[in-house]
Amino acid sequence: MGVSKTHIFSISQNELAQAAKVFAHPARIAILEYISRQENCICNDLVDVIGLAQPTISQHLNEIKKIGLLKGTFEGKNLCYCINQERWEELQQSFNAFFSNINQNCCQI
Amino acid sequence: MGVSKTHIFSISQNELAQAAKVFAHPARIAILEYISRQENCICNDLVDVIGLAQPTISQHLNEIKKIGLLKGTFEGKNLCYCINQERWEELQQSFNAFFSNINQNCCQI
DNA sequence: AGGTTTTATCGTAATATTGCAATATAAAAC
DNA sequence: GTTTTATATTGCAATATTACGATAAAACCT
Repeated sequence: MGVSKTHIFSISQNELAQAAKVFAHPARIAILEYISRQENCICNDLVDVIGLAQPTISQHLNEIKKIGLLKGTFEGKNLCYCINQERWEELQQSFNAFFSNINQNCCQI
Repeated sequence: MGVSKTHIFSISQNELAQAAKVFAHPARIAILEYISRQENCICNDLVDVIGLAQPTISQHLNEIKKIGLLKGTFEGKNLCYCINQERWEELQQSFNAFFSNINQNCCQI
C-alpha cells in the first residue's frame, strides 16, 4: 500500500537507504557539488545556478540538512551553507563498506 | 509539478542520482546483501527472507536489474540472480569519486 | 497432457516526491 | 520604521514509488 515497510529491515539497511535517498536526485547532487566549489555559499546563487525555483531549492537543501550533511550559519545577511565534514566522511565510509562487503561472485556465469 | 527536471542536470549527475535511487530502499539493500551471501540465489528464498510479497520482490529485483547490477540465468527450474561484478565496481568508483571530489571546507565554522 | 512450482505482469490503492506560486518570516539597508 | 533582500513555509497539482492480490507465463515433474 505504498508504505515502505522500514520496520522489517535492520537499522543499518535503513540508514544506508535513507542516505542514498538524499543522493537520489540530480538537483541535490548538483547542490552538493556547487557548495563544495564555493568558499561561501549563498543560497540565492543556487537558484540561479541550478535552475529551479527558490522554494524547490530550499526544499532540497532541507533534505540534505536532515541527514546532517550541512552546517549553516549567518555571515552578514546571507546564510552560508557548508558541508559537514564529519558526517560526509561517515557516509563515505558507510557506502564504501557496503560496496566492499558485497561478494560479487555468488554464482559464476 | 512533480516531474523531475532531469534535463537541466548533467549526465553524470543524473546517472549518480539514478544509481543512488536503487540503493534508496532498504529492501533493495537487503536483497543485494542477501544475494552476495549466497552461492546460488533462488528468488523464492528472497520472499521468505525479506518478508515482502513475491510481486514486490520481483519489482525490486527489476529496479536493481534496470541499472545493470544483476545478471540472471536459469539453472534447473530456478532463476539464479547474480551481481554483475563489472557494473558493481563501476558504481563503486562513481560513488567513491563523488565522495572524494567534494571539498568539505567551503567555509570554516 | 495435467499438476506443481517459480517468477513476471497487471491492476489498483496508499503514500511519497517533485515542483512552484503565493505568502510568511527575518535580517539588513536605508 | 519602512523598504529591500534572502530564505522558509504553506498549499496544491502532477507524477513516482511502494505494496500486494489476482492472474499469467514458463519450466519442471510425474
